[in-house]
Amino acid sequence: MNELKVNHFDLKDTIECGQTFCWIKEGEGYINSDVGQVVYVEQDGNKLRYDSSSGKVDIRELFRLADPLPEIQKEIMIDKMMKDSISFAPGLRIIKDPFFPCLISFICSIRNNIPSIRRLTQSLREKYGSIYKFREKTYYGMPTPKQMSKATIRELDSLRLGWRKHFIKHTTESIISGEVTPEHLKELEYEEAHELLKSLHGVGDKVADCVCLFSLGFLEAFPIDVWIERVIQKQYGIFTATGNSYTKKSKAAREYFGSYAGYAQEYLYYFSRSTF
DNA sequence: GAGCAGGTCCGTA
DNA sequence: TACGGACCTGCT
Repeated sequence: MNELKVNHFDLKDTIECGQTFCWIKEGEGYINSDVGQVVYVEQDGNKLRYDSSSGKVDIRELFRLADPLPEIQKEIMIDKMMKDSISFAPGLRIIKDPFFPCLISFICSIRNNIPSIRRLTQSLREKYGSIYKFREKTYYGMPTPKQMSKATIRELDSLRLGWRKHFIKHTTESIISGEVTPEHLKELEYEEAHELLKSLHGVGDKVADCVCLFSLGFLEAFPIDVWIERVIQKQYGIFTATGNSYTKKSKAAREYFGSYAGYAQEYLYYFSRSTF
């Protein structure tokens, strides 16, 4: 296995804080089969050991190891709640997941619980994705848009996607048509990328923000789900003082925490879900 | 069996 | 621009 020395990084917190459905626990480490091959990573202190099924893998990119974490934390640590949240998981970094798998998995997450989301994404992998052999075992990757486009509504229904089947079908068609591409999105400003993502059927404010943050690298994105909503209602009345719409609250969060609001969101999210 | 879970869409005002 | 109801499915 390859080795990589790391600082200010905790693999477990980064993967298990709830920001990714691409990494799955296996043995001492985690597997990701959604990056065009299979990648395995485990952590031993300040060392990451990793391996992959075929090509080279850029571990530094996947876990955003170049992000200046101490500086980021210093910048967002502007109140006690945030200080406690960072202390809870100081090695948590924002993930960088591949675009389409990230998009599809967060559509699966709409009004759904984590075990169900994992089940749905795994069903999609096994039914439509690429097959890989790695260490004598078989793995399935999340389908590409082209692979996903072969799915019929009837088939998706049999996977128990419920009404999300229409979202996945329509969104896949839009991606295939080239209306929305990750390359283009990355060239845009955050607000523009967020708006463009919302043009996809089934992608609203929250899912668009998750894709912006966890795949496209817009670190100012501040996804607001029910958990974060509870936190900002209870701890940060300031966010709702100017209005109750998603847009206003998320904008208030960016103004309050700054350009690393996404990191603030994830620390708050993980801390509040694990504690309360 | 009613209620809810990591939202979004659509109709209405 | 904002609000409220409906919505698959699985679990409690």
